[in-house]
Amino acid sequence: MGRSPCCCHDAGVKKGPWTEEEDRTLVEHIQRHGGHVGSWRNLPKAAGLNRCGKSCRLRWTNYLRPDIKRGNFTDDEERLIIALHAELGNKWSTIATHLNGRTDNEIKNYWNTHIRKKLLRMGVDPVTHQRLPHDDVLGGALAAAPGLPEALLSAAASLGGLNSVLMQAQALQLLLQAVSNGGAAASAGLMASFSPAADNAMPPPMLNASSIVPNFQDQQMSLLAHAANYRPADDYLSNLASFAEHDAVRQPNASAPTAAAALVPASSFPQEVAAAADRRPVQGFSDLLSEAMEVPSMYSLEDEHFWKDMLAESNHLPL
DNA sequence: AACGTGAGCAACCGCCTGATG
DNA sequence: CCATCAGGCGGTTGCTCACGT
Repeated sequence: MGRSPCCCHDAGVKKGPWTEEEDRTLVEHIQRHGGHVGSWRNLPKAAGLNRCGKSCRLRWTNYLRPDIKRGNFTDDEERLIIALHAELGNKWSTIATHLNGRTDNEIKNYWNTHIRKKLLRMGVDPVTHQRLPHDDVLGGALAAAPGLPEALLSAAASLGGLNSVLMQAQALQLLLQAVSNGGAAASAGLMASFSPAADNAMPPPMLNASSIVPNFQDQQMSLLAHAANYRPADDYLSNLASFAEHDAVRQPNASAPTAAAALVPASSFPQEVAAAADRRPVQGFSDLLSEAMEVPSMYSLEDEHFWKDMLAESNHLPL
């Protein structure tokens, strides 16, 4: 015969948020016993609490323990969590042993609400810590971009044939431009959401592309000027998949820091580009993308500096 | 002012492992 | 050795609050 059943399944045991009085009762009880709990199962009865022992243990270890460190995580702590997670995975309790005063629950929550999203925005799989598959990079970036039309997300997904993150990002940028009222001139509304200043409605640019590739901004402007030749047909979105299939260009070695890095705020569109979009005739999607193919491969996860740079850069990102 | 939405986080759920009888 | 359970752990839920419309 084993032990008697746990109290957690007893009827009438209180659940939900702890009151101040319950907290005080638990703390005083543990302090009376010199900080030693003994059996969590017997604790509620001994302390006069109508709680499950498990619930008491959780409340103590995650909230009431005197050595718990409250407040925001520091940059050093964040870096340490990322590094430890890369090595240990979701071993939150093990990770917590490396951060003084932080609980596994707190670290887990911080990971899920902050770090995970930040890595996704950077095109890094938070599970494997590897670069996301190309299709997923946009997905990851866009997952953190609520409010985009479903059709646009589908359109982005259909660009999977473009085998470069940068190309996809460029293409998406142009799609946004094109979808929005049929020309770059009127694209400010959608594209503005890519601006870091737009109330965080969209993910901000991640790595500073301009610092990685000389004249990156010039290349962007050149591309946008080229894009100005394009005006979407009415059935643009519905035909997009076949467009992408027809125009798929493989660049197996092409890579980029992130999708978001290639995005340029609408506010930086030259007015002449916008005006040109309203004048020039429609051209094929392949023409639209041809110049994107010429943007050089810039950055690689295989590059030994990737993580160093990424972590350094992450410190400057808003959450 | 009222309502909707999303982020953050405390707490619960359920599984796993080692301990116990 | 086996059955059973307590404690520990990771995943998930749901509440609260802040913010936008």
